[in-house]
Amino acid sequence: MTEALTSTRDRLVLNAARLFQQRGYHGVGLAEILAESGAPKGSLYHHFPNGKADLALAAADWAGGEMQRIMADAFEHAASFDDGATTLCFKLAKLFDLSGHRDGCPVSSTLFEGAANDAFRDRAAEIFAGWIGTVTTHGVRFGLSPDAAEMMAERLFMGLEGAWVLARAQKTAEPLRRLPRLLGHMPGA
Amino acid sequence: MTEALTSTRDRLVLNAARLFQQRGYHGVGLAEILAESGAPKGSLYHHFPNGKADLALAAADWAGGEMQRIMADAFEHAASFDDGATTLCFKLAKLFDLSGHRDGCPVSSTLFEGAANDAFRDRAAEIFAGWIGTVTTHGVRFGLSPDAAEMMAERLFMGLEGAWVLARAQKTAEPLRRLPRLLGHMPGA
DNA sequence: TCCCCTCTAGACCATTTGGTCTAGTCCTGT
DNA sequence: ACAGGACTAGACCAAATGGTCTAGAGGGGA
Repeated sequence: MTEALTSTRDRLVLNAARLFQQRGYHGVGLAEILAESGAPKGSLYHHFPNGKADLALAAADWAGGEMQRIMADAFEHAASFDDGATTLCFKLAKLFDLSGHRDGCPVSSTLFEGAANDAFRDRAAEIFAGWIGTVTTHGVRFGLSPDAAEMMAERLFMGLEGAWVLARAQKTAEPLRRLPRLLGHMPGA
Repeated sequence: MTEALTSTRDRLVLNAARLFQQRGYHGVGLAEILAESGAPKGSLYHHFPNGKADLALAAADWAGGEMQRIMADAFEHAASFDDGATTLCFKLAKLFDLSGHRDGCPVSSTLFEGAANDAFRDRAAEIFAGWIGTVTTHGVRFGLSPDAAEMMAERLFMGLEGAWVLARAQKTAEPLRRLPRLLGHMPGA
């Protein structure tokens, strides 16, 4: 599919991230990732000596970074914390619509299946901490105390992950759109 | 493992529910479920003609019912909606501790991996609706308007699912214990 | 006793899984 | 020109996957 505009490594990471997000770590075989990336096995094991596990970590890192950028962007241009949170929810709802109402949280989809795989969960915790940290920073910027900002950030994170779960089950982004109101971030309407 | 105190069918459902909850639908092979249940393949395909998919639906149904009972129980003996919500979060935190900080939401772990499997997601939506409906009913019982009760129930659901995700990543039940305060269900402390 | 139906038992199968390995291409520095 | 590393290419492999099929155990009713 995706052709040589990007490096082989990047294509592998990108496609892996997308597929894992849709169907989970064990739900996608290397064969499919390789085919979509137009890469042979040799390339995979050259760039990722530990194979699928390495690739999943890289994919989660990449997707986690993208998400963090989306979060930062939503709050960057906001007039208040409530405004930023609302914008973020609506942005993610839009993305969920564009994905055909299929994709889950890229990190939990990718990293929550490896049996007793501590490395995966540790990495997930790191990525989540990055997200929550970003939102916390903006909370402080908007005048919240560090503690209050962290609480608000964590609450928003939990709400988003939960709304995402419900959205996948119901095949509609409405739960994500309802979230700002449920959390009191949308006084009006 | 689990021996003949229960019927073969029940043992299959129970073990499947447990294993899927830990490692997801694709993360567990039939061989393991069969071994843990002490049952041969023939029995599986006798009780579940469509094999793994049927078993997963039955497992999700069973686990969903258990969860609904836990929810009903938490609110049944509560003095207020806030009290019920707090009790529920603490109960689930306790269960998460007992699981060795491994298990995710039984329904999303089991039913969110089947490629474009609409049947799985529809079933998940039904089970989630049951949970939210149960909490909504209790909200009304505590004097909330039907609309307000449903909002509170949905908000609690999202919070729980999200807290569960964070709890898995951090390998601690603390996010679940923090949730009542984050949602304003715990005025004191 | 004999039949029938439910359920157990597990051998067997094609396919797919993640992973290894050898060969070869291509580009870069000297 | 040529040496050497980075990368591509895909044949190959053992193990595991979900699923099918035949055989038979066990028990209740006629």
